[in-house]
Amino acid sequence: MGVEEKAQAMSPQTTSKERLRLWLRMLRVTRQVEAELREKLRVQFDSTLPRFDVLAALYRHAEGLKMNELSRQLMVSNGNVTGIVNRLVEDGYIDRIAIEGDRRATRVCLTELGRAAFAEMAEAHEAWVSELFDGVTEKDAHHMGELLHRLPAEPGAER
Amino acid sequence: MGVEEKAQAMSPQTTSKERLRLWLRMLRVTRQVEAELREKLRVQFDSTLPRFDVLAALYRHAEGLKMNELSRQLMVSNGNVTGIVNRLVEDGYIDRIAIEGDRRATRVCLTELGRAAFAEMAEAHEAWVSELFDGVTEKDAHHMGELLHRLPAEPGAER
DNA sequence: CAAAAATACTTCAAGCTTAAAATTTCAAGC
DNA sequence: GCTTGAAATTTTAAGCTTGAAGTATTTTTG
Repeated sequence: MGVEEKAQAMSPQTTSKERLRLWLRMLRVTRQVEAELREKLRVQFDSTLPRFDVLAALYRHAEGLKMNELSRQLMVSNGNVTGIVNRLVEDGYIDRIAIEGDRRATRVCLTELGRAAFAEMAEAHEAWVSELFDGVTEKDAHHMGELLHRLPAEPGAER
Repeated sequence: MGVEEKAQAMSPQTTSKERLRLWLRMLRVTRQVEAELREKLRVQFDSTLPRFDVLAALYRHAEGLKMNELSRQLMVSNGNVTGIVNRLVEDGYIDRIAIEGDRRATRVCLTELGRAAFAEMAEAHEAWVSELFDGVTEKDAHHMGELLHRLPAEPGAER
């Protein structure tokens, strides 16, 4: 019945094409999910994905993060973080705090306002994702997580 | 031996958290792969991912595409495509061609130069992806493709 | 300790991205 | 045929993103 009952060994060319197809599919899905999350964040909270990402990172680190660490965690450039942080500071969501003994660096911390705002957004965000991933069972999620381990940027990937 | 031998039913809260974790992991991997591809495209071809995407779409449609269709295929806004196309036209990679009987629309086509340039990039691109997806077997790719079908932006996903 | 290198960060120029407004052209309805 | 509305595209303003250059500070090293 199935198209490929036997696990027939494939040529390297076929493997390569197959992997490319998988990548394009991953990219497509990721973009679509991102687009929907961005839209909801915009409409319901007048916010953006990058801002959400920064707030999320700071929420997980109550003691704050250096610009440096923030940039590494989010996998975006240093200069990029500067801009987003500037705007969040203007809005009163985060503070820049001087670091004792190193005048080059600053620590960035959520304000009370920022913490409260994020908590609200995070709850909605989790619900949105869960809804978008409606067709994904526990088992699927687990299996897919395993597969993702074989790709770059995952702990355990041999790169 | 396994941590979860039994497929124990989980609470909705757990499901939600599990899906969120999966999404974050997907996002992380996708960003990492994109970053590596962008870097290679930049260094080896002095190009960018968006440009590559536009060329790829046009390569698959020798007869050309309307701005409209291009924007839908790439899942980016109309105005966005205008900018990228402008730059590609300046570089002589693509042409804007008037459409018979509708002076609003234009058809965008690869030039010979563009076609040749893309062919070269596409070959390298496929090899890069295959290398990044080194740990992914045929079976994995197939299975993961199935799982992705349950997510938005995939034909077959019930949305 | 002074010079050189490394670190933390910001600024800059260019390009990408979006949503919304504006423009031009076409299609329908009256 | 005029007008109204729809369609295709571009423009605009704001924000995101990068890589590279610039600034300030700290650390290393000769």
